[in-house]
Amino acid sequence: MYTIGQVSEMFHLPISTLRYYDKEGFFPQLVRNGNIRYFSDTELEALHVIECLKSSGLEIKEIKQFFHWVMEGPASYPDRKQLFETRRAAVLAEMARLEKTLAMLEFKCWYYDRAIQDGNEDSINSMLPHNLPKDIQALYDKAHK
Amino acid sequence: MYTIGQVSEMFHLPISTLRYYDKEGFFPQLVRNGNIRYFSDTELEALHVIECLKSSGLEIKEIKQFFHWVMEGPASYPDRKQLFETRRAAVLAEMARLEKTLAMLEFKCWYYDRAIQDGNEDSINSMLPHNLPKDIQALYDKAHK
DNA sequence: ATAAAACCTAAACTTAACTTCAGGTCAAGC
DNA sequence: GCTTGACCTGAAGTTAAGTTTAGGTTTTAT
Repeated sequence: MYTIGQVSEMFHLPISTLRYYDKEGFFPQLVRNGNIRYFSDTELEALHVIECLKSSGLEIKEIKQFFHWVMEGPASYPDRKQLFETRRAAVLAEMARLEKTLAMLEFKCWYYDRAIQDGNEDSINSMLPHNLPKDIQALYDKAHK
Repeated sequence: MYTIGQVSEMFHLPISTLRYYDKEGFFPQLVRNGNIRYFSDTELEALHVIECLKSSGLEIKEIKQFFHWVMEGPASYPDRKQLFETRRAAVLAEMARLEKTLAMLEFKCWYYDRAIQDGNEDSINSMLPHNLPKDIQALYDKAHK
């Protein structure tokens, strides 16, 4: 059993956040002595799941739904599995998006490396296939011609 | 030259967002006829950079700094390069974080797959090295013994 | 000529996920 | 016996990144 201050240190989360999660109903099993909260394995495991789902981009109100399902017992296993499948797909999509962003950032690093060497951007731009923005314009023009 | 409505369609961004970016000073070169905005290559390229930096997790006010540097000319090339390097590192870190999240999500998919087959979680939990939350507790306990 | 469509501004509003505040209880150490 | 530290509550405040509203002008189509 751990107090809120101990859990706060363990998870590097502010105490106020833990209280907020509690108020949102994320620790349905939480035990109190007087009105002091005591966190057990169940709550620590819940925190892992919260962190995981949050990190997958899920909103808090939908995480709430998960804990609602947990309270419903085995009947909700398929719903819970579906949720994790959906989050898995979302994370894969986000990673694909970040790959593209990374490519652009690396291009920009290279670009400014050259610009620093040359003292200007003109020599780079003239040797570049200068149609990066034109791609998108071409698509637009085509659709509206 | 494109109107705000055309750019909105091209980038799938609401018109209100484009006006907001303009108000924030992201289109220092933007030309107006009367008070109607006309977007040229310069602004489309700026939008690409905004999208890229935003997608890298940068806040709008720091993107503003970038455009400030652009207006300062070649003297700020090193600053700009540094910004892109920093964003690159941030994106790599975020991707590493998502890898971990993905692993957890895949574990949970497997877990509920088994739970659905078994009709309960008990048989899974008993065969599991049930020390996932204990890892973190052990660290805490060690530091505070 | 008139109505609809596309543009404009300034200012108020929205939303999520917390965080801060004001005020209070309670056990432990000096 | 008192003060410090760790806990509590409910309510109000914060922040970012837009979005919506209200009211107005200009251009385009019928």
